[in-house]
Amino acid sequence: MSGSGGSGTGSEWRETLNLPRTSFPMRGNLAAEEPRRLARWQAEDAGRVLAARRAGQPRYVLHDGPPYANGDVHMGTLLNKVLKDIINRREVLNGKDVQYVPGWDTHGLPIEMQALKELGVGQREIDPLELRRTSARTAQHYLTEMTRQFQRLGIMGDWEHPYTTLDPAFEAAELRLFADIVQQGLVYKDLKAVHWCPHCETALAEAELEYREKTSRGIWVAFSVRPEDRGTLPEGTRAVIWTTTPWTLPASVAIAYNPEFRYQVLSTPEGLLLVASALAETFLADVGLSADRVVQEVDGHALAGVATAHPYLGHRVPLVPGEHVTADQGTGLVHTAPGHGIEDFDLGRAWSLPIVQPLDDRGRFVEGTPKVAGLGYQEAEGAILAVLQEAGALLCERPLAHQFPHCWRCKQPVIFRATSQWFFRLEPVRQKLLAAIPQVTWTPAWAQERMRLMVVDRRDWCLSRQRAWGLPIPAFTCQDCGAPVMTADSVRHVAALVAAHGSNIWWEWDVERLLPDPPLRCACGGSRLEREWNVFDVWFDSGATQAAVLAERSELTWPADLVLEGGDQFRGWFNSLLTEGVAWRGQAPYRGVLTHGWVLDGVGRPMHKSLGNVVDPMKLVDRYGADVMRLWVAAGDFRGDVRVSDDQLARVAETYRKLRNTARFLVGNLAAFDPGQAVGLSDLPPLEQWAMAELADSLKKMRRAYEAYEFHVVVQELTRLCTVSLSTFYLDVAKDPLYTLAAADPARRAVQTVLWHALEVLQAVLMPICPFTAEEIREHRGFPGATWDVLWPVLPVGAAEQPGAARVRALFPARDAGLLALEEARRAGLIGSPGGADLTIWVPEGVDALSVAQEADLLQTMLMTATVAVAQGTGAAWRAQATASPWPKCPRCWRQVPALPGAVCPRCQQALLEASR
RNA sequence: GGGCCCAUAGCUCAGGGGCGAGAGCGCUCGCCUGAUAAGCGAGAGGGCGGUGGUUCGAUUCCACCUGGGCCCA
Repeated sequence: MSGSGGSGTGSEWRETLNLPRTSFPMRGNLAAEEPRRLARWQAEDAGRVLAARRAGQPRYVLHDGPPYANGDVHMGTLLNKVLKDIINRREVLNGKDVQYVPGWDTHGLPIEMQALKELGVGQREIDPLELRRTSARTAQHYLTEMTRQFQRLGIMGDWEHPYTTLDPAFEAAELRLFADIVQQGLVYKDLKAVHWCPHCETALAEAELEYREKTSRGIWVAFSVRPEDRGTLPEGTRAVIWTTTPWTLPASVAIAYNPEFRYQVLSTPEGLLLVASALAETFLADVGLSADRVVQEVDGHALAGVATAHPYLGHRVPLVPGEHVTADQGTGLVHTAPGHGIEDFDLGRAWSLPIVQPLDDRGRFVEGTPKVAGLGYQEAEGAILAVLQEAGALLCERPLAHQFPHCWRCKQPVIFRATSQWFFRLEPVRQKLLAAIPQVTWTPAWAQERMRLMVVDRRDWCLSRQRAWGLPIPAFTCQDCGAPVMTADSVRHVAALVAAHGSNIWWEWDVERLLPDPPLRCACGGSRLEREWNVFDVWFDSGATQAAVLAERSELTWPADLVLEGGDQFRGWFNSLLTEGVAWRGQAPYRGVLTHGWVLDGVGRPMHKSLGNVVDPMKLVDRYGADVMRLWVAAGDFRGDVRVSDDQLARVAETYRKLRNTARFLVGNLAAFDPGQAVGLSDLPPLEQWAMAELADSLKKMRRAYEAYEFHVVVQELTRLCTVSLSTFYLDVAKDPLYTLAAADPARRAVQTVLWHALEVLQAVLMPICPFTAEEIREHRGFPGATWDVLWPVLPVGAAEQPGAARVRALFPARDAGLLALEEARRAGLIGSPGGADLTIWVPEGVDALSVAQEADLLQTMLMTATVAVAQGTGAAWRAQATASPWPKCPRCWRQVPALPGAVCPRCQQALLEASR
């Protein structure tokens, strides 16, 4: 930074000026400087210092939603954590005792898969305990990585003591919460059709599904109506079903029809076929048949009691009414396998149909399944089609591309499978959930309705997963009758053991040591119990944070003031927190919910590895600095989706530089200023009163924007203040008095008073968004004090209402006309800078020229010209003309004023005189 | 396919039933050289996604559509 000294022209008067002095560098060099500042904060233990200073103040708790500890920070995480930090720091400005405990989701499939990948083995080839240890290490590894990355972003929080779902204390608290829920009778075990991933060998929650394009075999199959169960249908009629999952046919036990539809018996080359009337035409076209006539048309209700025979297994397959049968596609007759579909399962329940479920965990047909035993469900399709063909039941096969659920981890298509699972019964708490929702402040407001809809149609929650990496559901099975055995007390007993020894004991210990005393007994009287091997859905872990973190930690509060996550969490964390919080304590564990959208690429696409458009936030931090990235976060309207692109970041970096340079100019011109030298509001000249009014107005807008979480409005307003009000106008005008007047001249002190308040505003408003830069400003001002311990600035009372402000505002039309005239003269080569121009301004008709003429000096200051003359003009517009000023230029202040050539102007003489005293 | 959300200049955003639709940045041209990898001035860029409707009048209200996003099926 040295060596720039000799570049000036070496004017002898330069030394007598009060030019800005500052060590504040123009360029931030953020990539190098921010880590240094960070290290200092850590060394000074800034967080603790701040907490100590705020002790006793109202507390503010933003409850951190746990990110998954299975990778590096991505743009979405950056957006989320920076928004949280901006809110926390804003509360610091409000004087609150802000407590932020970051957390991690450490259990679950993604981490387990990562661990398996690291070990290079499959799930079946490894001891669960070893897998658990590796998973824990994996989680710990990413947790450490992510902590470093979050800290680099300047996120403040208790990074020494984050919460993690694998912490035994957390696990124990979660189990105690679970015990309370068990005690309320909300937990049951039942057979249920669930999404099942045969590859990962586990049940999947809805949140773990991805809908992707898949090509399936669509087949039309004719089921012969049994003569003895044909109702009014003609002899020999066959009911036609359409399905895209031929492998479910071995489990077919019914055909659903819609009683509201009408159905036709068509006479075709394939014989008499029964389909819905509305779909008959498309059906014939699809399978390439023609019908010579409609033999019969019946009301859907008339199909009651009709039954068919399974095309190759031969068993009775009755027709049952189902409202879910639609007329969009197919035949209006839906083959039903309760073991393999959620709606099918429900229908099966309603009609007491058998639940046939011939697939094992890996998706293979079990021994004894006719024709397909031992085959994987996909490879079995060929065999099934062949058998159908042979039986003459296969009318047509045609591939169909459609959206189909896939496992979020292995990306394989999932199947539906009836399995025995643990459930959280929603019905008893649904009304309480719905009542709790309006008690929460939702931002944006539509979020409330979205949450309500989510709760209204939510089904019972499948809590169990057949995996190793998770918190065990501490249930036992009776060895005598096979019934599940679990009581609130038995859960609490395990909770106590887990608190002391960690959840690995579920795998390590003999079952006897896990059982409570007095011993647990099955309802059948049996006392021989074995443990089960289910772990909790990770969403249950995350919903337990309110109990295991908010309620357990003394520095936090239950409910939290705010939770803030992406919109995907309506079904995720917002939901699990609400459900468990309401079940546990009858109310929502948060007072407010704020949501943000997704980070998309420059053209609005989500970031996908396959698209190659994923950007690494930490690389951007290395390039632009954390404060620029934080400014990017703040500058976007996060209520919708936000985009990132190089162009955008270049714009943001530009904005950052403007803010930084404005701060630098202010700091430099306040080098020797003490607030004690400030000039009182009413003693300020008009321009300074105007500037104070601008500050007050701007500050009010920014405060409101902060309160509404509209940070992009804060950034816009702050930028507008710095560019439009300050840099372009006021600061430019202020240079003359700042540089050329005597240091203690009241007019100069008046300017500094404004600059001082402006800097207070800039520094404070910037702090939540760009904390590194705000801190840098403090350092270069030479301020002592605890890091971050800044409060929202307070301007002198009445700053917005001083009379000078209106006087200045009234002159802006004249200024605009003057600027145009100056530009014209400049283009004509008459002048260079405005200081070399004499300006005449003509006042429009209807405006009193005399009163404007009285402001000629003020106008001259505002336009920085040599002189301003005011005259009455004609027409409705302000007009002006600039000419080259004949006055000599003062060698010190460069103003062209009446003075002896070659000598400094009288004002400068006065300033020099005062300086020499 | 369903629910919810978004759509204003190249970028990020204001605005609001009617003065020729605004700001910052970027861009073009020019000035300054005592904020200098800075500062100042002036320009050129939008019929406010589309189509209907309500209204004397809509970018602003309503409906539908299109495109995009999230969540579900």
